[in-house]
Amino acid sequence: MNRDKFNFFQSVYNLVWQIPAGRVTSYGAISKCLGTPKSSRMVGWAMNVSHGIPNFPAHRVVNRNGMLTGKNHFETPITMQQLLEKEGIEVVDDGIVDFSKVFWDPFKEIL
DNA sequence: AGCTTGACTTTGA
DNA sequence: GTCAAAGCCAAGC
Repeated sequence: MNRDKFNFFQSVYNLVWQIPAGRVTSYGAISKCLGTPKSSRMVGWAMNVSHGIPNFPAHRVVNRNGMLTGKNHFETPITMQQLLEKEGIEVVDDGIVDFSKVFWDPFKEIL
């Protein structure tokens, strides 16, 4: 069993699951929380695989700019925005309004 | 087996 | 402040 090292993806999922509704986080924050700030891209890969997970709040994960970069990977390029707006997050021009306010810091929860 | 791409971030100019 | 390039790990071909 390759349980020697925790699966990166598994860690990402575990973290994303802890994101409360109405809040968002960035790929870098997640990877940094996992101890690999340079593997921010892998977080994106994890999201891609997360498509097999039902009710996965992938829309709560955006880039460090607060821009919905992964919206194109959703069922429709507007699904992500609609989901965010549904949770009370305002999105304009594929960007989250008051990103700093809705930003959810994983360290704050895990610590 | 090896090379390319990818939902990012950081640093340099 | 904006633009360009490098780094990173993993999956796909």
